[in-house]
Amino acid sequence: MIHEAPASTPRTRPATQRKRKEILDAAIDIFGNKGYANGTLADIADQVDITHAGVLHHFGSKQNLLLETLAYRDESDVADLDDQHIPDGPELFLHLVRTAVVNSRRAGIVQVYTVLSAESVTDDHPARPFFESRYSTLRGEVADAFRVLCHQEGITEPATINAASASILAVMDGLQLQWLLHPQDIDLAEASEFAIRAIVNAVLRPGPELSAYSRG
Amino acid sequence: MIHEAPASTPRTRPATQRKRKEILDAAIDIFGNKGYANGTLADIADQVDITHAGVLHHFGSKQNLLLETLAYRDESDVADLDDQHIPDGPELFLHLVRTAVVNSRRAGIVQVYTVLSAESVTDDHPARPFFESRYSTLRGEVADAFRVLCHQEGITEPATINAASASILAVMDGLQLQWLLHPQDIDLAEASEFAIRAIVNAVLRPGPELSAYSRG
DNA sequence: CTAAAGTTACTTACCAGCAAGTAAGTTAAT
DNA sequence: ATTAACTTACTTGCTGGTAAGTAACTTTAG
Repeated sequence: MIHEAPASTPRTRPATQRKRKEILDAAIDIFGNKGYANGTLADIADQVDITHAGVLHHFGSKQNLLLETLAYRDESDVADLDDQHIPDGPELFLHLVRTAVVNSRRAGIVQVYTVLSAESVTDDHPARPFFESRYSTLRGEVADAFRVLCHQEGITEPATINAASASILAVMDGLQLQWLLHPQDIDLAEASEFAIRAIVNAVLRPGPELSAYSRG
Repeated sequence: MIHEAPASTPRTRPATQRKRKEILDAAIDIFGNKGYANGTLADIADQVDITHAGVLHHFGSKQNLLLETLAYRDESDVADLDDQHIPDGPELFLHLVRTAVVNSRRAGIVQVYTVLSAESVTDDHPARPFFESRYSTLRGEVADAFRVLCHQEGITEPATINAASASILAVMDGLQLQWLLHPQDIDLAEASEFAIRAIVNAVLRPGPELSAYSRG
């Protein structure tokens, strides 16, 4: 077995890397605004003043471009983070609220995820594995945060942790969709904070069942 | 002005109405499984054993078929309901939970809404007005239910009602997406009930802020 | 009641446009 | 001199929509 030469391939031409990023940014824009199925390589190519064949030269296929686009977005998100990893414990919940605040200033990014994650459930969609693993990972991280929090508050871990973890990601996604449809009516940051707080508190102190409100 | 003869147009041929419904059912299936942009008239036509031109004969255009498909789904939902209208007051929250239970048995329907609602935020999507008005209406109904509930519980309406209304719809949508991606891992009914309960209780009794958990 | 006339529900055939991908050539940097 | 970064030109396959025809059914006239 041979060591893979790490920097051997002179693919690292500075202008090339720059162009690739340009294309990836354009892809985020187009896939966000038109979807993967409906956005075209020519749309993307136009934005960076090359032809669609030029895009294919860099990324090989449309499908591969999509995958690299998703990976690219993720790594720039991580890069934004101070210390390379998402906070754990109760800090995570505050981090999620901050994320919502940040997101309300970048509709483009929000739209790619909203459109592509939903599109990914369609037949044989190339982005499906990406979103499957993304949600699995995120749910795991949120669940861990809940466990830490319960321990900290001296509460035995309730059975609701899994439902709550999924629910937190769910509200965030669902609010984003409504916000994209009605930017005026929905305050993404405020609503996200309210909902996350509601769910976190419900894990720690369940409160009455819904049926309690229906009979006097 | 002449009275429009109500039964004059013999468009109401029984077999025709049946065929139209067949096509609409097929459209739900195809748009759900492939999206609007990616699903084709030929796909739909195949399922009802006619040609794509036959589908166009009935619906005029692909776009119009989409719109009629969405309307068709809505009216069959209303028809399912005993008394033609969605319950108001606190009963609404229980109704939403029941909806989640029912939905967990019909992935097809869930998938159309999930895929199309997200796709609708893309440029000039024909279904956008449909989903805009749908969410506006639903948020209004949920907000009304909250007002009735607050009055019933003797609480002055808190400022969180709007955020809560959007959040309830949001969790339901978001959970559906995760459930479509991981049917094994997500219990749609259970998680929906948990989240709705959490949000309803948070409106009535806010509980501590998130930051309270981060400093001992 | 029947036959003609008209309408509906399609089919077949076609088109124009687009989209992804390929192949071969051209320019420019290393 | 190579190799990368493209462009131009083309192919292939699909897609929505149209046009024209046909068979079956419905309505109307006599």
